[in-house]
Amino acid sequence: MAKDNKKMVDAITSMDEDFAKWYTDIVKKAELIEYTSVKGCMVIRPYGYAIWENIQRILDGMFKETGHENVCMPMFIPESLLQKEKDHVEGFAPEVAWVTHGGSEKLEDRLCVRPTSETLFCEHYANIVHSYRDLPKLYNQWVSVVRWEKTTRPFLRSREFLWQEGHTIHATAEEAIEETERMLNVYARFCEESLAMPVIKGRKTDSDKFAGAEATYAIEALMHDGKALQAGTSHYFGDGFAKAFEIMYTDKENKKVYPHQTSWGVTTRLIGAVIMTHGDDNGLVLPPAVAPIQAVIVPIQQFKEGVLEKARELEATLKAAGIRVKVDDSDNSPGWKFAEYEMKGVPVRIEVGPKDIEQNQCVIVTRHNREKSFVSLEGIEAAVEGKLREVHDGLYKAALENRERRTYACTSMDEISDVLQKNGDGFIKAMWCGEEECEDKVKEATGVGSRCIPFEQEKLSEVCVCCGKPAKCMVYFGKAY
RNA sequence: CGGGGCGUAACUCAGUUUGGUAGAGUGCUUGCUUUGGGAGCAAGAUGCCGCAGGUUCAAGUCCUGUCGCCCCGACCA
Repeated sequence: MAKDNKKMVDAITSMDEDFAKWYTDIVKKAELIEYTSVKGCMVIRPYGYAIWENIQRILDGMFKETGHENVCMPMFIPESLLQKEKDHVEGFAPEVAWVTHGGSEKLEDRLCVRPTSETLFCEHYANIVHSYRDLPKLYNQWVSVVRWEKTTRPFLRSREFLWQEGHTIHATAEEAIEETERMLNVYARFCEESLAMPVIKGRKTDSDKFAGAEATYAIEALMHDGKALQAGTSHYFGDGFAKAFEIMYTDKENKKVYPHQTSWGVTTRLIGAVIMTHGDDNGLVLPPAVAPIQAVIVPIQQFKEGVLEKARELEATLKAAGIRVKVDDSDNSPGWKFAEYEMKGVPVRIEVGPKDIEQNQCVIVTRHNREKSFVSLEGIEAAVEGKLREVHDGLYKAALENRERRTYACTSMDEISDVLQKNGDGFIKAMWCGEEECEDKVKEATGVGSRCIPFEQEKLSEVCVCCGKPAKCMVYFGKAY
């Protein structure tokens, strides 16, 4: 056993030794991605894409439940259109890719490959919104976008990435603000219920706002190594974009007024979040709700009569109960299969061998804690469902514990530095006066930047951690991915 | 974009200092034996040495450029 354990550790770099290398080992060895010859553009392989499809399916259902419709905008934005909102173009221009030629013809107005689609939605809304009766429009699209990033990492920062972007337009500011909050809550609920990942909901500081937004809200998660990851954002635009793009409607009093807008998105980065929240030294650990395979059946001595048949029978039973299940009947050894599916993060493994069949039972092993139990084949569906819940709950609990353990309340700059020095990275809770200067100073002196102003406020002290002037709010600081 | 490391078989890498027939382990294929934690033996297949130029009788090895990957910063979802 000890020897075999060592072998598996050899296959992946230990996360304590080198977290970054551990991460890239996982994405390659669990067959989530493959690099291509274009920097920052990766092949999302079937196993990785299946995770995304599950994320899409669940989220899309939540969007539809909250009244949203899917649309699809073009991939290209003419430069003149991108220019219309000043802050927006300033924020995105440095990282857009340009199409300058069509065939051999040079384009008069070059085209930007969308880095985000606010401008396209605005152009469209200007065309279709005329009356208060046309509002609201609750649109979403599932597409890929391109941002010419300088340094890239699979899922966490790639030049092309998959996402969904919701773009809504409302008659009143109140309605739009409500929408912004609603979708942030949808994201938080999804992360907790489907990804088993606790998140902090809050507002971004002004320096961290989306280009062109009046307010940006985000959910922040803490990864296993103590670094923060923004897992989703929701923006309130006010009527700024409407003014820039001349979107107006006639209200009930027959007055021409500007509507109010929002946008919100999550990306394939969520897959990176799942890897870094739940993974361990044996590989990926997937939350059952999004795992492409929820239970893998490994037949033992499968050449013996009745073993494969029993495995298939079990597969059919579980499939009928709606569980995503696979029998591995390849001629690899059982030990190989155990290690393989642990690497791939399959939440539940079921072993069936001659000894089990004699006793009408099987062995179930849960991935997150590798606990083994003997379970009767009678009513196996309920048992497996129970184990999947157990994995989900276990993952959520461990992730929450990790976050709590790595969250520190600090009341002075020195304390922040000391805590980070002593315990490594994590969330720092500290009071803030609201001045950008102090935000910058904290980052410069301690290395942690502001992550968000959480909705759940605490009063750690009366004064700003940096300048000592009266504090306005508590901020989460942290190193970010 | 700055600093550092690296591109040789599917993977991990040796060979580059000192130019001279392309290597190892793992994996892959076939057969037999195995099967409750990455099995054993035997036989076999696999290379634009990242790409483009240059130097040379001769380049994986030297020179120039370029593309990509990893790490640390700055920026971002």
